Amino acid sequence: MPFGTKADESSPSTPAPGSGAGVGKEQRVTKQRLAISAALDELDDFVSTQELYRILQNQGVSVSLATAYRILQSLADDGLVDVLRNGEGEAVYRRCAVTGHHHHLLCRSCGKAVEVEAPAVETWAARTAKDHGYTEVAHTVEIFGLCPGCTARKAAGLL
Amino acid sequence: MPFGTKADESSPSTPAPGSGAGVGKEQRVTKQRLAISAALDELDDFVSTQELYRILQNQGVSVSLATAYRILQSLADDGLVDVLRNGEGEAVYRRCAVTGHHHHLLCRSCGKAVEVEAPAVETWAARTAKDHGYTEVAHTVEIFGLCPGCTARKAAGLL
DNA sequence: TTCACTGCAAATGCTTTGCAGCGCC
DNA sequence: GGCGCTGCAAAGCATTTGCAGTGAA
Repeated sequence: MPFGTKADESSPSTPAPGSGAGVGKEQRVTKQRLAISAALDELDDFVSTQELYRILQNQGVSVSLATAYRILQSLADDGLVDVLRNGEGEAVYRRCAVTGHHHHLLCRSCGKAVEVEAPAVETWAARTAKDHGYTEVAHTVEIFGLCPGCTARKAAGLL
Repeated sequence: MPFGTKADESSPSTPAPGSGAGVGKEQRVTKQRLAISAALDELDDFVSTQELYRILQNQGVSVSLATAYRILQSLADDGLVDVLRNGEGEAVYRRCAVTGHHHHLLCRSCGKAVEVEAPAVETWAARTAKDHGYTEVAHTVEIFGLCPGCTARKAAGLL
């Protein structure tokens, strides 16, 4: 099974926390989980697990690296944060303001991200897949570039 | 170049053997390089370095894993093969029939790939980036799904 | 009290690199 | 014959996992 296994980004059914009617996997509210969640709230950009770990350390919050991996993965599984792979294949996380299906415009220099919607792309993807007989389609669309700030910085020779 | 170039700060300290003028990096035609190139020619789908390494071994071709990594990277740098990251963040390679900029439609079950062009997406990406003041834009667009064959197989309960 | 969560450290698995010998030009 | 290319093995890294102690419910 080559790839794509979890290339899907659709998460139509939120586990509905609270009323443990379904899955039943309850999460305990711990200091570490809150710390990571809070850190993500303050961050506007995507961060890798390693980066988040360092950030927490600088804040004086003590969280084990392994735990950071576990919590981030857990949050991602629950759809509480967005995950995507940067150019190096590292998993990066971010709490997104926009809910539902959307894509990103990332600065390759500073990591700044902007959420964008792409209705035209959605239809194109669906149509293309259909034309080729593909079903159960999912897709990834990410745009990389230099944000206004970094563009200016580069023009000024500071980059 | 389908991907966001090298997002990292490259390696400015490259010793640049010889004169820094022009490309200068000549490639020697070796048995291993030919073997890998040939293997890629026969493959219709994306393969990771590890997979290609195993394929070569099964064919009785002896190529070191480290060499496979080096050659694949070299081919990718020269634009002779396409590189992209699968859902797991692994780098996967493929010799593409279509030259120039294009995207892929991949089967998440068997790995079968189809090249597709997306003029509408190109313009959308360029326009979106411009609207947000981003420059030097690159983008990734990949579609994952079940190819006709796998769809049928699944419908027949064989998957 | 109970059991999920943590931390620590060892383990994994992919990828890169140092170095000496080999083979293409 | 020179120098890039290979192979081998060790090194490097990010990420995962086993296990026992800790703390939330």
